[in-house]
Amino acid sequence: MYYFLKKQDFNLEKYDFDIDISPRLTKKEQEILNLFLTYFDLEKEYSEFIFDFKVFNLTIEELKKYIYSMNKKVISASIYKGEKELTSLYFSIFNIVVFQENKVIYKLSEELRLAHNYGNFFNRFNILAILRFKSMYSYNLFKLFIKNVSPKKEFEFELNLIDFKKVLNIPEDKYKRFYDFEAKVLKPVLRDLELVTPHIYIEKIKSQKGKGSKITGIKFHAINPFHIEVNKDTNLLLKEFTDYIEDFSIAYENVYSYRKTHSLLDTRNYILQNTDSIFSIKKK
DNA sequence: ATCTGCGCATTCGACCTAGT
DNA sequence: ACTAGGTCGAATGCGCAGAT
Repeated sequence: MYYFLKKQDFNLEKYDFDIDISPRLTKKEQEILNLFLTYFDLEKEYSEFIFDFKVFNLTIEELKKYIYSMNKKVISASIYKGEKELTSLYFSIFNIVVFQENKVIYKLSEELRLAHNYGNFFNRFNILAILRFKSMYSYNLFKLFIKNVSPKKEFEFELNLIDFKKVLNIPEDKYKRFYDFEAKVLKPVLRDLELVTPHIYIEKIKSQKGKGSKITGIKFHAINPFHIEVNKDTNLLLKEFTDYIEDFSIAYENVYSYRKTHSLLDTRNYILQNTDSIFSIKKK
């Protein structure tokens, strides 16, 4: 199985998996790891950066101390099929770190460098991004995203708060107030996910309209850049034809779906020729 | 039609606690 | 002792519904 993870196309849909680093990195260690990942050159066996303690706000002794403590921490991963654990593996972050004059030369462990090759386990679940996550819960939501979402399409899905907690592996009785949940869980998680899945935004689902009503769920939207362009054009056209529009949501939907497969100019011509059917014309 | 009380959301900051 | 995660109190504001 291990060689299978390294070499073949890993099918995310078929397997379940867990990844963890233990003990958890401290905030400072996380910052330093991000530094190493930023300078990490996927193409080369060794990466390097010039150490400037002014820029990093860190002495070389401190850096060494943190690397030492990070080296005692282990990344573990398990692959499951259903309930059955097929493989578990343990590896560390660095293969070697060299301090030489003002340079830091380093080689990340084989498994992290494998993320460069398309299709293998480490690449498919984007281990380099996961290592940058600040919130411990981000990984769980990320897993849900990569298992359910095609990167080509825009998508949305809804989770009620109870299910959402289940996904994140948070006991139901934690974070009873929504604001606490939002501030301590939701916002940090979304900040992390922005690193890997651009253009995510959320909508709060309420039991009724208005401010004084309970939030029951979260709706996730992730949009690809194509959608942003289509959305922009759609709004532009709606503005131009605003006098003819009776129901904006229907108009938006019609224009949007046409613009998805046609150019802005074509869409405009289409509206000019089919104004009646696209918008319900205001009757006098 | 306007007033009033209630429930919940939204805040901020302070406190508590378990693990290094 | 320090950190990060988790909890809580109190102030404030909004919308709804029932009372006036």
